[in-house]
Amino acid sequence: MEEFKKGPIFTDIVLEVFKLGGLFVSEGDQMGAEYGITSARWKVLGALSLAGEPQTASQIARNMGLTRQAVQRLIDVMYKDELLLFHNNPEHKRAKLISLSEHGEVIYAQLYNKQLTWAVNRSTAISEAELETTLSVLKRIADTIDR
Amino acid sequence: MEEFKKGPIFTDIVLEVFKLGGLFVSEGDQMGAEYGITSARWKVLGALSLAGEPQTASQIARNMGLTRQAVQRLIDVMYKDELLLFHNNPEHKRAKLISLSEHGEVIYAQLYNKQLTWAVNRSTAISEAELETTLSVLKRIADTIDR
DNA sequence: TTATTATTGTCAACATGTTGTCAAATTAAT
DNA sequence: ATTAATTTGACAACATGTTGACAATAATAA
Repeated sequence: MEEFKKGPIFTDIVLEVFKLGGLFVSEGDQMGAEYGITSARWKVLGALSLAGEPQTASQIARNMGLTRQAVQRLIDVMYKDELLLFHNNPEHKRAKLISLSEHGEVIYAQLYNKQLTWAVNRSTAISEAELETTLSVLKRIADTIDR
Repeated sequence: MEEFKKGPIFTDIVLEVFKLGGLFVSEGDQMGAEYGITSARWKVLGALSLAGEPQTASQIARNMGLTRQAVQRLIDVMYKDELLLFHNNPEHKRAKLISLSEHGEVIYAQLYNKQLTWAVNRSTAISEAELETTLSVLKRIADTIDR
């Protein structure tokens, strides 16, 4: 009955997500600049840290919602920058396992703290309940789309 | 006191916004494909339609939260595709005014309907109140960042 | 076991976004 | 009115994402 009212709100959320995405990338780039890290590379560090064990490029890509080609390119430059380590994968001859180097671990830890402070500051004007609702809604939307 | 609990939720929202942004771009590309329109070009059509009167590239960029260079490139290809019209700007010798062509208007109207149906379908599992809260929170976050 | 299917790395082409730089045009200050 | 600052378009270099195609590897079916 009232379904037609939700469409336009949903549309506005889509536009806001686009705009916020750009802003977050920009903020992340600024926060990472002092460590020579961009938002994209930060995400790779985060994916590896979260996983807790070495991952293949394809696994990282799936967890991040990106293509393996995009992730592979990031990994190659991050390896050159000595943020990552490569390991032979006994399960697969070609698919190397990737982990954080010590340098990568240190940088990620510093970024994590910096980001947490940033996140707390950004959320002062918003209640915890509102944040929970927002996160829940965004996740449900992503689930209905999923590819 | 409880501020520290909000940081991690906020962080998760950031990650979810990144993932959703990618999914929305992909969905938009699919919806626009039959009209030869990508998500990026769609946004330009939307900005012009919303404005209601001819805009300069810089104005469109500001409304979309992008750089004028990014928008300019989109405009150039969209002009070649006859989606847009250029007009002399009595206020500025170099900054041409841009509007939708008839073809652009027609395509945008068709996309609008298609997108509305899509939005309604995507939001069936979510209450109107939740959508309102989400939109409000995202907007407030964007406001605290704004550049 | 063998044939088929799916996953992976790699390479290439392209789309879309950024920053930086420059000169022209406009606006604001003095 | 002249000067200084801002805005704009244009061009270039680069970062980050996509899709498509190919061969090598691994997993599944027959």
